Amino acid sequence: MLRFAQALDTQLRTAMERAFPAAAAEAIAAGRPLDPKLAPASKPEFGDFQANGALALAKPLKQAPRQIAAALLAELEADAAFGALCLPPQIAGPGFLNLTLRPEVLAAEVQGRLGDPRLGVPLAAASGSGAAPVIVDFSSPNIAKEMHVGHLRSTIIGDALARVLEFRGQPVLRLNHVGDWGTQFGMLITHLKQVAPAALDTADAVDLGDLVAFYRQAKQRFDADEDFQHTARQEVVRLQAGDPVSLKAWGLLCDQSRREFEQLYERLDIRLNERGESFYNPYLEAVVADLEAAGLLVVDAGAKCVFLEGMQGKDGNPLPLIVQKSDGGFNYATTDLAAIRYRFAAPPAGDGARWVIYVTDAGQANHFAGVFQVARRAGWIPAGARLEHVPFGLVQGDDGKKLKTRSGDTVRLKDLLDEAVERCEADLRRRLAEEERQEDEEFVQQVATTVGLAAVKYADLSTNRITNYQFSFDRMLALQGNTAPYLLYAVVRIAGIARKGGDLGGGDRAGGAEAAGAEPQAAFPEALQFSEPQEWALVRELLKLDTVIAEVEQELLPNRLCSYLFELSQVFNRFYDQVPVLKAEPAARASRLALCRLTADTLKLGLGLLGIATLERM
RNA sequence: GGGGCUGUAGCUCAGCCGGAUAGAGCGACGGUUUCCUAAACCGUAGGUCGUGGGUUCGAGUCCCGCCAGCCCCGCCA
Repeated sequence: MLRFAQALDTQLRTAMERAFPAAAAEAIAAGRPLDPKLAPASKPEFGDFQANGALALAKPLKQAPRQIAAALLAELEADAAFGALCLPPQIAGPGFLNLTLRPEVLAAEVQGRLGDPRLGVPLAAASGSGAAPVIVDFSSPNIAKEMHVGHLRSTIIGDALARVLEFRGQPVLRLNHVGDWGTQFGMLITHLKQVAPAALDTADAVDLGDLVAFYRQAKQRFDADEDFQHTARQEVVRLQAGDPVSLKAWGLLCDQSRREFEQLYERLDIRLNERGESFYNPYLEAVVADLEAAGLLVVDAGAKCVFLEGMQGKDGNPLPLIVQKSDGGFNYATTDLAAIRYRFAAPPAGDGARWVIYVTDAGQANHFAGVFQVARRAGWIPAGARLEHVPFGLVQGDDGKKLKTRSGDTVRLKDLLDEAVERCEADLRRRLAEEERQEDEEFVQQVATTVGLAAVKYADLSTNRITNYQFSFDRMLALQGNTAPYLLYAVVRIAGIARKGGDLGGGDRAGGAEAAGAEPQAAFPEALQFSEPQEWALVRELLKLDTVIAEVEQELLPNRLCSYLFELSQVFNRFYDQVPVLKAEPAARASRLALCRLTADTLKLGLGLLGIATLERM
């Protein structure tokens, strides 16, 4: 639909210039050319697009909006290119111009997508391996802690955004900025020296669960005991200065956590390059030196700070960003600054990125605003580069508060995934028993795992990321409504048609786009023919894919893709319910099979971009 | 005190560049199965878009005030 929208926009602009040359010239001179305000039709009965520009022109032109719309309409009807694309437009309401694409144009577009592994989605302008990379910084758990539900959103949203950008052909660098440096390590190492020294020089001397417990104890001591606090801070300074004993202990702790993280990433099918805070340690001094040279640094109460413009702390004092603590240690702001500096720096001294995206919780909005401001003032952000924080809200329990276990602990990510899969398995077994279906154990496990993980991911991705979202197994695993099982079921229904003899053209393309070398065309007629309203509704929904992907990329909102896939599934289920495919007359059957094929491909592609796998049967 | 986010149906949430009568899903109520997986489909009821102003031909959407909730604000990340 993007192509059509662009063509129509151009045609409408031309029509406006022809109909109202004086006003158009004046508008161009003023730097604000007349805008036809082309938008998708707000309701299906209005056609495919609507142009709202006539209403805005009424006042300057001192004419009735419908009269203006009529003048535009006359110009459009004189335009052969427009006539080839659209049926005669309608003037409606106060002065809307409703545009409907010609059926044969829509059918040809569907035809084209059947042979297109990208399903009509173009590559981005800045695509290809030569282009400067886009960095997506996401997940970022802390070493010596387990991943919990708080990491879920960053991990899943970041992965989905990375997948969309990659599909558009952008070179993406997925970075896991793990918390492997800083005060927490001072605390932990200091505590371990006293209670479990073996953990500091022998691999796997204690298991991760114990480590987490030690971490908790260390944190308690740090908060309560001033002497401990002091010792821990000294330990951090030693580590950051490269003390070999500290470094070895640190390395062992990291390895242990890393193995745990990797299991979860594998389970969630997430690819990520670890580049933790420690990576930037060698650049911290240079950050401070740069800031000093730029004249931004101020020493306040012994700490080196940059005072932020337009932000103030309590009591109305200017708000500082501390880059070097009074004890000489660096903190997370320094590390984040070093990361930005490195990421935008030209290779080989840096990543040479043109766009850096941080997927972290909304609570860090102030922090990033401050860090970004300092980075800009330091001159580290090249002209035209994008640097943005992609915030998301909290995961809450049914009570509207931060999600906790019954005993009040944070929910471990592993436990959460296990429970989702277990619930799916129980539900599936109950269903099999009810329907007296016989399936082997492998089938049950495969379906339960796929549906369970899909449900968790989809529930998270399907709400607008900025709002807090209420976590509920019951809702996400519900088989009806805007849930993963509903979408997966639509794919399964199409697979069922194929099993029962419907030729969907070539092998299964599901795995995605790569496998599409196989020539699918054979099964489908030269010109697709549709007659039923359910068919046209499906055609129109299918053709929206490119528009939706462009929107997700622009707004960085995966929920837009979820809404689309849900609507597509609804439209398909209506079609499936009301229009026979296999039992249709040969001509209609072939065209309907083509719709089924494109629907399956679209759903699989879209779900794939969300990091969700599909099934043939469930 | 300063800043950020949120407030839309009983519940959970969408709502794009300001456009026509504010949309889904769940739940409630009522229907549909000799037919491609009913994990589906169809229908009914349900709204002062927190609130008061403003801008506009037109405001859930933009601006200002207020109310409520959550989050952040000097050496944790």
